[in-house]
Amino acid sequence: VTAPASRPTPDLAGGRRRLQPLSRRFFARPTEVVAPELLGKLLVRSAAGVPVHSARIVEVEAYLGTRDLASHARKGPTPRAAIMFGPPGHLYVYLIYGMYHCMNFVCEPDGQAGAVLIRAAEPLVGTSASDPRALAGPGKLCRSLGITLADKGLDLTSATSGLFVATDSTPAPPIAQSARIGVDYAGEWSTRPLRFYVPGHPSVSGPRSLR
DNA sequence: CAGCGGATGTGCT
DNA sequence: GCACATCCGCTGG
Repeated sequence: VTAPASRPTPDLAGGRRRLQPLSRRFFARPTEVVAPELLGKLLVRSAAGVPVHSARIVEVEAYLGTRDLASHARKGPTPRAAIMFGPPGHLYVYLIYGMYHCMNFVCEPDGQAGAVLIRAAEPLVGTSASDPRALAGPGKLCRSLGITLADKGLDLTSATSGLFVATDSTPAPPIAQSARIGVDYAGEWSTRPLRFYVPGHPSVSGPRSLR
């Protein structure tokens, strides 16, 4: 529940190095390339400049832009989705079913739409770090980390803007693919293998058959 | 375990 | 009106 304060300058991975955010260039690439590379990365949530949660990403989905019938960008830069058309490395948040939030990392060069939905993470430090299922699902993830529409647009490449992504020394995890979850309405786009996850990991969401 | 239905607000047709 | 990149609690095997 509370962050450890026993060591002078602990990072949230349990190591000694200070975590550094991924660069904007990392996000400025094709969304389907960025998505699988996010698996195993650390998600660091801070409030008032102080890190309070960290988690390891174990499940993501790529949403490719205007041609992708499952993407919010398919209607063009509407007020809701305009962020997806802007510079990479920012956070796209939307409200789903009136009560949950989902968070995405904007990818592709400025002017081109694309984003990666973060679906699940393994809790490391912070609230509910003892429950491996606490962050298993995009709505639960945002609820546990306190991500809301107020965080829409924040800069993921800044260590002080509330949320960032970092690499640690953990080896790259195995990767599996499947169709994206909950996009049956999207025609042939509903079957494209744009969901990436760490197979067998206890924090992955969805039905058993897709873990 | 699977399969439903309710909660609840925004963005479209 | 209705669909929606969801979750939880309830039901029945």
